[in-house]
Amino acid sequence: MADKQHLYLVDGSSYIFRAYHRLPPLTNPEGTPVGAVYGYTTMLWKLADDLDKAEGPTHLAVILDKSSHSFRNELYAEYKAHRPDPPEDLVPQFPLIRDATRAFSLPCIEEQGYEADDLIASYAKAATRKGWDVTIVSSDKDLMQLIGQCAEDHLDPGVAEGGCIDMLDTMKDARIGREEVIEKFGVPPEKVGDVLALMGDSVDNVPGIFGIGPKTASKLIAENGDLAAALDSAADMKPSKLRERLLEGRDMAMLSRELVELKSDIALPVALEDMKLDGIPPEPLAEFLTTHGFNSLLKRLHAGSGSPTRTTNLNPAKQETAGAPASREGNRQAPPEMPPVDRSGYECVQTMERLQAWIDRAFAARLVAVDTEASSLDSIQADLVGVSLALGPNDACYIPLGHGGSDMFAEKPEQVPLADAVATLKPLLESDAVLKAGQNIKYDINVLARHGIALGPVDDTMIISFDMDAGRQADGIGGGHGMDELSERHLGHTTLAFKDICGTGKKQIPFGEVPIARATEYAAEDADVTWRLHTLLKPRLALEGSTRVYERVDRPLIPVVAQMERHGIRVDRARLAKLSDEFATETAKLEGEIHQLAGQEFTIGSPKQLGDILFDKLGYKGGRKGKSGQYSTDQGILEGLAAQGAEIAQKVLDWRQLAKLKSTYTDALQEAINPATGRVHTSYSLVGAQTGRLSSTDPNLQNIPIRTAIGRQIREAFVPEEGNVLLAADYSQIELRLAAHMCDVPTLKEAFLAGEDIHARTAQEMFGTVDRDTRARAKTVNFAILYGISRWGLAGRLGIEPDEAQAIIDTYFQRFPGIQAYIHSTLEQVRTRGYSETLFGRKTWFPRITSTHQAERQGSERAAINAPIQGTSADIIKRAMVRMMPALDEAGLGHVRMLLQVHDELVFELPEGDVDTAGPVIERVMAEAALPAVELTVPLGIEIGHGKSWDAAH
DNA sequence: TCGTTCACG
DNA sequence: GACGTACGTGAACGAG
Repeated sequence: MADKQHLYLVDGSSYIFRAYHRLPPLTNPEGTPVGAVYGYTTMLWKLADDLDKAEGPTHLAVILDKSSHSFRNELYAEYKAHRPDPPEDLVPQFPLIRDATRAFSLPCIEEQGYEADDLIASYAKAATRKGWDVTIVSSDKDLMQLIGQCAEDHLDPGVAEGGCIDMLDTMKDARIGREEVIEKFGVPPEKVGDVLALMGDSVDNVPGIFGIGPKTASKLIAENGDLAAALDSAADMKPSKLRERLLEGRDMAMLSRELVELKSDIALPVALEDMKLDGIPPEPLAEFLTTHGFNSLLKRLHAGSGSPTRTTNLNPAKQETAGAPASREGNRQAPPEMPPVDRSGYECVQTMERLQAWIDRAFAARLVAVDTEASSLDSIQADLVGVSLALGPNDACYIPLGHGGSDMFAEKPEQVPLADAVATLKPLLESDAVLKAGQNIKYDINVLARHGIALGPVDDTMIISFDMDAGRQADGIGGGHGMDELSERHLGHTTLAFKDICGTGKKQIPFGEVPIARATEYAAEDADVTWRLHTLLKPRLALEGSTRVYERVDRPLIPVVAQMERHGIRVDRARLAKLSDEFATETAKLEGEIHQLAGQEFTIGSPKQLGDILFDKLGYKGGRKGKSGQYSTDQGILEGLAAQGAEIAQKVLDWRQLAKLKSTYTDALQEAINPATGRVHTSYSLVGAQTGRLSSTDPNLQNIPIRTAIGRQIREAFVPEEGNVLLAADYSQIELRLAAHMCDVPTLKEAFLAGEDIHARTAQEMFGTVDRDTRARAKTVNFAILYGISRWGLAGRLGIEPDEAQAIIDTYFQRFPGIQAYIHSTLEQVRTRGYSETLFGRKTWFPRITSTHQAERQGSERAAINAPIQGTSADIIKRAMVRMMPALDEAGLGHVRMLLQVHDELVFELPEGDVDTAGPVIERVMAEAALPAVELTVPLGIEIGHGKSWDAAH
């Protein structure tokens, strides 16, 4: 069981008023008053710093009032009507409260039409129903109604004991519980609303009953039980002033009761789980503190001690290097005081006693590097062969578990029995108190999942490297984040290569057949190197400004993606086989016809042979030789020939389409079906695309055909289990929407806000008229913008002259002001800093932007223009993925399975009957995925569909 | 191993 | 005057 969760809800609005009156009128370097902001900042600091304390928060959020108008004004126009305007030098501090909250990377929640109190009530109730404790940081007496224990009959399913709500007044440093409420009001918390209804509240202009103050009110409620009874009791009273007032004021009291009632069933704009407090990225905080001249806090932040930031639980002292700017070219650096890798000291663990000793040490260390060896690169069907652990440089072991066995005559090495080892390792590998560091740890998560181990919490050196250094090596072979490369680059150490241990090709042996002494050298080294890389790279995250994207986006995504891979998706083998047959028949027929037309047999699949036939032998015009000296025969060329009436060109196009579909999809997908699960399990790479997108391999399920009717048949073979459906949810035009927001283009934003067809609107703006042709041209131009435009590229796409294309580009920039400025500033930033950034702080490096080679440089420029947009889109869907299962769980839909991600689409499998409940949850999570970190000025549109196949779900 | 082609967003 | 022209991917295939 996880430790008890404790949610802190900070009533930000009420705090700021009190802070204002208590603190001196400080101003920041720009002269803006910031006294109240300073007070607020120190309070958040203190709260976040209590993370490790017994009563401290595990989750924290700030709740603010959105505006002064709420549903209570509908009930009573006078509500809060007589409030004086806030002091002049407090007004500019309100928005800074949000900045301060964001600087702490904490969620900041406000909702139109509701007051902070209602949101607090809703969150507090929801949390206690889950068994979480709640502390409301406020001193507002209205909130005292909420204090107490969650009643048993209100608990969420599966929760044994309800949570408890109390309040914390940080200014008086006082906890307010049930006793304190009784002391103050003379009644328990649940009766506070009744007392308030009688006495009224002059600050909020809640009327109450004239002439009844707190004393009388609490006495009446205490004696009669509740408000209704207290009002009724007037009838039996002796004639008195009080009796008259009660009888006359009855309606006002009832209205007041409604006004003070807190609304506790508001749909929660941010999921409770997203309030998790686990390490506050220091750099946004440092930036905020610097901006406002909060130097004493800044000093504390840099000193490391007493700061609320915790990137990891190791190496807290490495802060001296914080001032050194990161090297632009890369990060070759002398390894710190770590001894060179020495494989001779690794231990091969062969007994329970030794295994237990390592586990005990790992618990004490609280950080262990883990690596699993298995029988296959496919983690879904790989059998566990061994586990290695590292606790420090050269302090590593290998635990062989599945060695020997294929050769019946060879002696099997002594090993801890697999089941025993698994049972013994499980508590360590699952312990919240021990961080597991791995290189591509998603693989290990999946291998271990087959043995009932839910590995976590985890850190991944590959992803840490990616988040800091994506694109940084211009010669990025293999992405540049593989362990061998990282070891070479950061440790100056060459690791043993897998092929040196197991060989390659036909002579390759399974890892389980490697003698255990040799296996220990290889496997323990991997754990050792991983430990070293983690120690070196993790603290660098903060210095590079990448903690936030790692901690908030990519790291939490690891187990989510691992789970998706394990789910897999069912494909209908018979259907694919039938398609394969049809495609085979058709290609054979086309092949004969093509050979006939060519007058000879040749390999149609060879562009070289095809080019020679078309342009030399048959003499068609339009031949274009590339740098390889070979004719190009790509789609565009062949379509050109077909338009000239070349029958053979059309037939080659048809042949190519069918051959492609057969070899890449219908044949390959059947091969990819896992015999154990009957499903296809792709592997996602979190470091595959420089922009932060995922990529999919073995098989690639992100390029299944959809654009043509014939290709779409393949999607019909992706099916749910009996009784289930597939549900597909897409972000509609997300990149254009993001471009509209990021470039701040008024026309485009309006169009999206109004729900218009964006390409039609573009056509209207550009060409003054909308028809099929202008809309299609506008669509092309819109994409051209996203991809970094050139007159020649656009001319090629639109089939016009470069001059005309340039005219269109000029018009576009003129009609949509903001785009050009975005391009300019993005390139400027990339040229000076070396990297581009998404709205969520993901960096992509472009070392070639300064290349003297023009084509190379221009290529980088186009990529740099696109990266923030494509990358922000990737960040958004990743955030949605992280929040998806908790949100579905919350709605009692934990059995819904998220199967696939295709850049702007998520595919789910669920029982047919749950579509109506799951759809809105999925839609909401996706639509709100940018919040609270980024507030977009355009809505994120979601299109959702379901059906008995992936095709039918669109 | 490289270049070409083409499937996707 | 030559580059070679849209951003990001992965897989299959032919050719050397």
